[in-house]
Amino acid sequence: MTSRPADIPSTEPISKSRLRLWLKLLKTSGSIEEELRRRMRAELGTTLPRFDVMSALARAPEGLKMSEISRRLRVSNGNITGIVDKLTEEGIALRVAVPGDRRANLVRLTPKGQKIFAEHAGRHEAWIDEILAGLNADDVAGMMLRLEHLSDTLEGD
Amino acid sequence: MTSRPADIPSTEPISKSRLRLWLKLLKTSGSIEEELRRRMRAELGTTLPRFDVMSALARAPEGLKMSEISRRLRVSNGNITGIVDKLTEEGIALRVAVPGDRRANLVRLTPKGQKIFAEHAGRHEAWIDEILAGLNADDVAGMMLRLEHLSDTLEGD
DNA sequence: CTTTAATATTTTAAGCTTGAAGTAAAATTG
DNA sequence: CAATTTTACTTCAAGCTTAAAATATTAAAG
Repeated sequence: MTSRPADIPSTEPISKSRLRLWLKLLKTSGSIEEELRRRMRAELGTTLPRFDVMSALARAPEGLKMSEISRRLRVSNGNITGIVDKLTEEGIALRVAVPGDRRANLVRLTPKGQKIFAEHAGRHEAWIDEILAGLNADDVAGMMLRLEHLSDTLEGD
Repeated sequence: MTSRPADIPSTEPISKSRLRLWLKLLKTSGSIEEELRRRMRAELGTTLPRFDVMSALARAPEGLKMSEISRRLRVSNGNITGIVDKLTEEGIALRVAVPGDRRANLVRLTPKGQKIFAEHAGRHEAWIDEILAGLNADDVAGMMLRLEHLSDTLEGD
């Protein structure tokens, strides 16, 4: 594994290589995300953050506390408040009181929300399959191994 | 390259593998970005978008048109207007008229902006080096190859 | 108990982001 | 050369995002 584009000197310091890797990672990830965001809006009339919240709720039929949603999605608390407010107004989610703790709420998908999410999730998976169609099973496995290694080196991830 | 975590069946359809890969890519990239954003704010009192614009300008001493900045950074036109407004107010960037085309402006870093960017860029590279310290030269090269392959399969990127 | 600390969430202010609509200037067409 | 289209940019409305401050409640300490 010593091949490299002709314009990158082998004597490049490792810090430059790491920087180059990060910029590539950011660009690649951003391209895919941009395409997903575009389709979410155009074809489903929703946004990635909403989809992410619904996705988290769909995996927890018993409901999730607000703080648990923000922890899982790695976004701030206040952020989730606004998104759940909207989903609630639309009858997609609802807040259920937690017996014995009047501070907290459990957020759940309504039946309507479950139905909508199932549709959206199917479309989402099909889009990813389409966008990543150029990667075969070996490509996917190889990339996944690299990412797991990288992710392991990011402490506390 | 057939190893895989024990909880993922080898019979998983490729679409599921691709979805899993995307989620991993998104999470990894997001973790790094989050850490960078945090340090930008805490240690430099700036933001990633501002840094990105300054970075684009730093590479083009002769200046860039607004539309060229937004094209390179893959963000909307209106977005760049606001960021360049701020940089201009702060004396970091300036708009220069384009002779013969009164619609367009060339945006440049001021000497002050160049100085600030040089400092920020040094810190930024050091942070990446630190965050990715767990990857040696071979890791970086291998990951880069995978990313280039992936990026090649995303048409028009 | 009652003061203090921790937890759960919401509100707020500031800034980023987009897509669409608006303005102005330049290029093209007939 | 007048009408139309394209290009460059800004403004706008709506929504996402964060960190910090504010509320409310529960738990812990003395």
